[in-house]
Parts: sequence; structure tokens; C-alpha cells
Amino acid sequence: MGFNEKQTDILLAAEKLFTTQGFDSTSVRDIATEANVNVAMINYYFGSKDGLLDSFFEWRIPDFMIDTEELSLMECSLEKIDKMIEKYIKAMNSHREIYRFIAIESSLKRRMLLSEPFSKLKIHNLNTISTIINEGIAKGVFSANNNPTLIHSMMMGTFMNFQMNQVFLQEQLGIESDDDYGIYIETTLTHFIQTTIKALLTYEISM
Amino acid sequence: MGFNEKQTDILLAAEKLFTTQGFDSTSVRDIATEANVNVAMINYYFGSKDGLLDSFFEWRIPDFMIDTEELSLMECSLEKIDKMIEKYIKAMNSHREIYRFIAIESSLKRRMLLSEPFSKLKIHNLNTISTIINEGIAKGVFSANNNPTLIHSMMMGTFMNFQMNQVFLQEQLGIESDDDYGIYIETTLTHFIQTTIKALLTYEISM
DNA sequence: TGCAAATTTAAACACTTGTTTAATTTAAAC
DNA sequence: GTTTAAATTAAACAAGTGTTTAAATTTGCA
Repeated sequence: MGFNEKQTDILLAAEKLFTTQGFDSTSVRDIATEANVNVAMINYYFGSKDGLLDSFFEWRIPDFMIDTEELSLMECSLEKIDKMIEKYIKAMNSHREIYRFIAIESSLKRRMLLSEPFSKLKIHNLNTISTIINEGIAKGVFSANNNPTLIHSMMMGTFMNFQMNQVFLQEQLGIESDDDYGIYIETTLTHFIQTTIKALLTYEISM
Repeated sequence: MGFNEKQTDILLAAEKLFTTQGFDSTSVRDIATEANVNVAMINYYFGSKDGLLDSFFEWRIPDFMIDTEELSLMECSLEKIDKMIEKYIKAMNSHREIYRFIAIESSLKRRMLLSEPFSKLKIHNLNTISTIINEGIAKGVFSANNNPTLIHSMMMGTFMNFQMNQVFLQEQLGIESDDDYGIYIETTLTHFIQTTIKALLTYEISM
């Protein structure tokens, strides 16, 4: 937390290369060149390449925290579900290459130790949706037997699938540009996820 | 296609290391040692490390093809949807570390050229589900305005999310062993996805 | 202004990477 | 049994890896 200008230069350069090439095939020299900085500065400021990744996680992961303030004011309803999903997708989609990178790197067993901040993010975001759904079930607004963890997995997975198969899906859906793809995610895909979850929460013989 | 014994040894060794460490941080020497083979044999048989990955894709991807024979005999119904999803998850879950590896590697821009067989797999599997859903819509069994590509993304994404966040989800769901996790996927998760898709296909004001 | 700490640098370090070479062994064909 | 091709080997190759060093420069403070 609290990085100086030079550190930020390095982090930005790392971000650009990590997200396009992956962590392992990005060299510290590449990063140094991209950041217009001497190679040794990376070890000086971050200790090691792994330390840089560690700092990168700390630096970027807070962007993906759902803020619950606005939601906490709303009464439990399907509209609240819509709002929450919209917030969710917006948060992740605003830096989708970064989110994809973090999710991929954290999934490798060898990197498990580094993924603590990512774990905290997932717990926070899962709690947000769980609270809302459980409250709705308790009040009888949503049908019971719905598992918030599974619904959360479905939402996250559907979004991530769009990150990991962009080339394929862009072709399948006839989307021309990267920008249009982003728009599709924030409109059509968001609406689809909203519909899906609402269908589940109002599905009588659910589960 | 058609690998001899030595080539298979190499592919099996590569599989073990690729799926646990990723492609970039697995060295050809590691693979050679694991396969009890001279390093040069990898280049002799596969040309290069990239060529090995290429062959690995060709070798394993057919396992994930959904066979449509049994499905084509069934009449269009919600039971057919259940059956299809069951087949889908079973096919992917039987070698889930391999599927995760392929999906991750194919998602890196730098590896796009290699992912042609994966692309073909995705098209085949997407067509399988699309055909069934579109037939159901045409016959009025399923509600219209359902987008098969989105439903497919949802199913794939939900499954993949379980692959990429195993440690996290195992803890969240209180699952003890890796085997139990696999069982959970083939029972509870499969049922959840079935329910979700059926809820969508019978949701009146869908989309 | 002087001094100590922090920053920055080029060079070197030790090691790993994927690949190739040239020699040797094994197998198949005539 | 000789010849030709395929398979296998250890060694070398050239380039790249993350990291450290020790010297030089800059900075902040008394």
C-alpha cells in the first residue's frame, strides 16, 4: 500500500505485460524496459519478482471489492438483486484483463500462498450476495433451497467465461470490437445473469 | 494422432507437469526426467516445446467432445436437457485438471494460434446444446428469447469456476477431499446447473 | 556546506532455458 | 552380413533468467 511514483511506474509496466503475456513469460528486464527503469530497481523496491506480483495483487484487488453501502439501503427485492449484479459486473468488467490475470495466476497451485488478498476479495463479494439472498429467503420473498455459494459461482463463472473465451465468443456473437464486447457484457450479459438469478429465486420446485 | 510408446511417455509426463505448474514454468528437462527420456527426444519427436503443447492439445481434446448419439434419440424435453448437462459435466469433470490447463493456456493471447483444436471442441459442444434448445423453442416446449450461446457460457463458466477456485470453494462448502469435490460436481453442481437452465427455459418473461 | 541515507546505475553472477550437434547404438531391409 | 535408416545419447550452444554487488549519484537534513 502507498507506492511512490517509481514503484507505480513499475507496477503499471508489469500490469501491461502480465495481462498480455502471463506472469511466467514476462521477464523482469521486459518490465524494467517498459517502465524506463533499471532492472535492479525491481528487486530494490519489491524484493523479488514474486514480491512484485504480491504487491500487484495488493495494489489492484481492492478495485474489485463490491461496495455495499448503496445496497444496504435498499429493501430486499428482485430489484435489489438486479442492482447488486449490475454493481458486480461493472466492478469486474472495468478492468477485465486484470481480473482475468489475477484469477488465472491464483488458480495455479504453486501460487496459492500469494492469493490471500484474492481470497479475501472472494469472501467479501460472496458475503455480499449471500446476505442479500439469505435475507430474501428469510422474508419469504425468494424461494428457499437456493444456495448462495452456487449462485455466486454461477455469476462469477459466467462472467469469467466471457473473459477467457473472448475471441471465440466475439465471433459467435458477431461482435466487432473490443469496446463493443465490453458493452455487451455490461448490457446483454448483465441482463442475462439478472434474469437467470431471478428465475432461480422465483423457481418453485427449485433445487 | 497415433503416438508411439515413447511419445506417449513424454505426453503423460508433460500432462502431469503442465497441469500442476503451467506450461511456462515447466522445463523440457523436467519433462524428460519425468518421462525417463533424453531431453533431445522431445525435440526429435515434437520439434519444439510449443510443438509438444500442440500435440498435447490434439491428444487430449477429443476426450471432451460430447457424443450426441444417445441424445439424438431422445425427444425434446426437460429430461433431454438434464441428460445433456449430465453428459457435459461428466466429460469435463473426468479430467478436470487437464480441461483447466487447456482453457487457461488457450486464453493467453500469445497462444491463440495453438488453440484451434480447442476452438473446434467449443464449437462442437456449443452446437450440441444450441440444437437441442432451438428445437425445443421451435416446438414451443421451451420459452423463446433464450440465447443458447449465453446458456452455454453459463454452464461452462459455472463448471470452470469450480476448477479455478477449488481451494476456496472446498472450504466454503465444507468438502474434505479432492474426490468428494469431484463427487460434489457430478451431483450437487450438476443438479444446480440443470435446475438453472430448466428455470430459464420455463421462465415466462425470460430475457 | 557537510554528511549520512536513499536512490540509481552498469556490470557481473550463477543458473536455467530451449535447441542443436555429432557421435553412437539399435532396428529393419535386402 | 552388409547397408541404410531410425532412434538415442551426452555434450555443447547461445541466449535468457532472477538476483546481487559495489560504485556512483542524488536527496534530505543538521
